[in-house]
Amino acid sequence: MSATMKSPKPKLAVIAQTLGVSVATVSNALSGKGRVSPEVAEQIRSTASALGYVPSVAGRALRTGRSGVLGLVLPDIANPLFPQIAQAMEHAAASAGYGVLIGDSRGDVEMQTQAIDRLIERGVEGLIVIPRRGTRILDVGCPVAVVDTPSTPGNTVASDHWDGGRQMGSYLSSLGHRRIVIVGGSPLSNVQADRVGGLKAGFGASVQVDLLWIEKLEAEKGQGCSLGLAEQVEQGVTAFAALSDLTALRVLTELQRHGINVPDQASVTGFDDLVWASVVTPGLTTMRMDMARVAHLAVGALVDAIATVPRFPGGQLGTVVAEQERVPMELVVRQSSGQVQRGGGA
Amino acid sequence: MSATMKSPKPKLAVIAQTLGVSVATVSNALSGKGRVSPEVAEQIRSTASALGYVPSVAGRALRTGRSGVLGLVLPDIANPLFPQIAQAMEHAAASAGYGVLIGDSRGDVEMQTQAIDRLIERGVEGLIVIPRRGTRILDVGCPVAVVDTPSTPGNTVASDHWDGGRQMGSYLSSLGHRRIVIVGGSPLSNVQADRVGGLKAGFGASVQVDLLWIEKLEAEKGQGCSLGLAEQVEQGVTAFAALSDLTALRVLTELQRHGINVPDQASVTGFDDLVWASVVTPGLTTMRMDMARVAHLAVGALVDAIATVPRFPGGQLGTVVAEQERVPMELVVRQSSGQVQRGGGA
DNA sequence: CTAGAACGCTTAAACGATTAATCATGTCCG
DNA sequence: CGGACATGATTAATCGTTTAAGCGTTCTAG
Repeated sequence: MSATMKSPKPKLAVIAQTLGVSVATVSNALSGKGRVSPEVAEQIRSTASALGYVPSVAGRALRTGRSGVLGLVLPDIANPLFPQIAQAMEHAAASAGYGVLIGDSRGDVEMQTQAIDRLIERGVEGLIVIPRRGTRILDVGCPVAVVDTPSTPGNTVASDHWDGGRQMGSYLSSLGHRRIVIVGGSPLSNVQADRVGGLKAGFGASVQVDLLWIEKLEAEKGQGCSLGLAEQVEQGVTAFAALSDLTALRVLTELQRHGINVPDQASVTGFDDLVWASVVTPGLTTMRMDMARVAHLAVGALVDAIATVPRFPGGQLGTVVAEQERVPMELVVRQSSGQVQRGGGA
Repeated sequence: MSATMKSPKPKLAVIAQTLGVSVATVSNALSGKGRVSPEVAEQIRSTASALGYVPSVAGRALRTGRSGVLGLVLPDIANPLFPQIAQAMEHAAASAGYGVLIGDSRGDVEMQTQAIDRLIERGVEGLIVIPRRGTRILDVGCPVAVVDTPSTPGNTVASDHWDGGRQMGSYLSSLGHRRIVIVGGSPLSNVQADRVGGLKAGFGASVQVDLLWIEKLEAEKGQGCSLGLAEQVEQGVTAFAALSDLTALRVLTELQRHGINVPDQASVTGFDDLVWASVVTPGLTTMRMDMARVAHLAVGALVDAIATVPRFPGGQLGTVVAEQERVPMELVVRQSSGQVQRGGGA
């Protein structure tokens, strides 16, 4: 105990002095780079850990020009999807030896630029950007991984929202549903647009499909207005495919509120498998993303780009490409969806 | 255009050379610390911005020993509350000139320690910790702000969960409810325990109150089991006070599923005002936290501590104290709560 | 037998900013 | 007129790490 408290912050020099070698040797031994005899290397390693040596990030960063930090910028941190993303990214980055600095653009395009600038100033080596609707990331001086949806130009890696939609569509179709309403927030979102496309493809030709955009409806009838779903059911609609779990929740509760039994009278499905999908009654059938994989690919692509970029000082800095661009989604069937019931049709 | 592209990465030396002064003067001028004539200072500042000078974080960090980064560690990033917290903290930190590095402990106590270590190694100057249930943060070598609930020992600042409970309790009581069930996840959570205490105090003596802990019930009857709320209503319960919005959602949907009208037959309330609280039907009455203020206080306390700590090299490093420990919560009344109806009692 | 390679380690120069100490000018006042 | 002083700028050391270059010594091969 008393032995360990004499040196407050062990640096390379302390280890070097303790063993009577030079700091360069210590550095080489710990990084395994230069030429150091196995015995000395072992000694250095053991005394380093004995002294509780922790390399100074600042010193290293200054010398190597590498901060070991990635930036994660999100359109809106308040997005319920964010926890999943952040957790997965942090984990993937940590595995690759990187830290994650967060940047919040609060849904504002201008603030997104500011947030990116702040991160750059902090010396991030790469950026993971979940772009604000339709935003295009220009060259910012460091590699950027864009995570949106495969159809977005410049996208690096993302869940395959289109195919997720297709899976959900064919699932609903296979349950016998022939009149389905797709409920979404805004058609401007690339992700939602892709999901719609996939859903329609999955439904097949025999399904009559309508679209309901909440943002548009609320613009007319006011925030939090009724979506008029009960009437839809009366008119023969048997399933509602929401484009997000948040929307699905709204649909589900509005239907229940009107005494419509889910799934007996109408099926409801969502996207994303957010936390509450499993706690509501009935449990929500939804599409789950493999965020861990998306994060792994995004971080991997970024790290690769970081490693190769220094070779081309004036080289093309921009959005990087991953080995795999689209990650499959997985259908999670719970109780909110079921076979279409007899006599439900018009 | 052509003039700005000759110097790839402007450092102090470049500015110094351009104006024929020393780097020290440039540094002094930009930081406003040393003695520099107003004219020269102005020149320096203008050419600095003209050249697009950005101070090297690494260089500064190495010299000053200050990284300008705070660490945010959470018990579980997947917690739906996280977006609010992260957003508020990032904003508060950015205002104070700090960046925020995230650390996820994935609900595991051991990983919490690892996450903290990683952040320390990255040179964070201070930590904001939302502790895992009952975890005690030992001295970690830098100031720590603990955000949990005022009753937690070592807590720095937090929403006043007890008083939030009290407000909600007296609100429900004022609506005429006399038989109320409190529904929570686990009594081990300090936050939930405080909310329970406050609720009971707010109800007053005339209310008959029961507690329902979901974790305990699920341990017996299995994950996602029914909470048996419909029977409670039959037996005369007129209100359910959930200890979080997630739980409230579960309660609300289970009641609706059983054909119970909310709020006519039973009122449901939650805590936290999460995103979905406003989109469900009926809209959820809940208590909103002032996360921006909590974050502001936490970051402020941390920054103060960072500024004063160097004075006491061996001084007391531990959880810091804020100027205000408890931040009031605000009652948000929506449609899920209402006057108790006649004939609802036993 | 000796030129050169291989080895193991040390020297020393960066990286970019901060800051104490120092130095060169004037200015002011006795 | 000369010494003290304030002012404005410079010099040089320093933070901790990495890494190219250098330098003896030993080993190998022609």
